[in-house]
Amino acid sequence: MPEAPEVETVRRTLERQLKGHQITGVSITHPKLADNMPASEMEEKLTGEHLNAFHRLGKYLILETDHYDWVAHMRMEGKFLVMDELPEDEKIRKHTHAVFDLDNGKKLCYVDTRKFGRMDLYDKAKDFHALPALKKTGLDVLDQKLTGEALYHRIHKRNIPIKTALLDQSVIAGIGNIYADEICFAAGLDPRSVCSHLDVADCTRIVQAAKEIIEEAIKHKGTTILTFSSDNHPGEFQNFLKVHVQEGKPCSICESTIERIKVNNRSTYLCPSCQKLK
DNA sequence: CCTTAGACCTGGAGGC
DNA sequence: TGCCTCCAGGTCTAAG
Repeated sequence: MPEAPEVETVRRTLERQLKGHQITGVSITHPKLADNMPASEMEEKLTGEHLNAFHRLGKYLILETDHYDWVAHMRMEGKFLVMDELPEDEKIRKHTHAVFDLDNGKKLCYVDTRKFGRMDLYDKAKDFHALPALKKTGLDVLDQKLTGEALYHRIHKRNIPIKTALLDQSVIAGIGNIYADEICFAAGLDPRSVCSHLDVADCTRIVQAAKEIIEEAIKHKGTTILTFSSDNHPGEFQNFLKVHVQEGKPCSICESTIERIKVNNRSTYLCPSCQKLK
């Protein structure tokens, strides 16, 4: 589910709800959730920690506590919910895999239907890119150091589709299947265009489109197609999608019918006339 | 270097 | 209702 705009929306929500609060108790009930240590060790280490700062790098959420960098990836379905009481709804309760008691009596619940999400706990690092879970993570899509030149440098020798490169978190961090389609459309490029055929101008258009689209999506609190929500509020950017999940609808620019294809086995939407294959 | 299939998981939607 | 297949905002691995 969450790409950069959704993770950023969650980050802002949690910062507002939790900043400065102390974790007074932890219960992790899905052992695999704790990725880099036994769940019991993560429970012990997080107990007593204060939630001091809330960061995001790509699709990773990084909660900075007194002694640790607590890294979470929600993958497809993970959600953080701040609740007064444990979830009453049986469906939510069933998929609640961790509960963090807070000093104000509230509970931070991690809910994840598909159990894909993971959490890592590390001693504090000066640079988040140095954390093992984030070692392979490239520049965040909103990082000022990400320029057209920088993207060109990273991909110009590669013979993979541009959409595949955009989904590669070591190339740019934070773009997923929804925004990759929207970025290719905005840049006027067929998502199957081969990276080595693109020039600096193409890369500059891609980076510019990426930053604009991601920032706009953040303003609309992310995109909800199936299940994304932050604090039980869905996003609204699905109302502004130009190609993703728009199969059969007319292109907003040329009225051609939006098509759905597969790129690297993932559903991909494009306007066959506005987006040129290079 | 690149592609593909399969794993990891669960549930919703649609066909019959 | 039920059963079956396909699909899903992600990422990792093995194999060719």
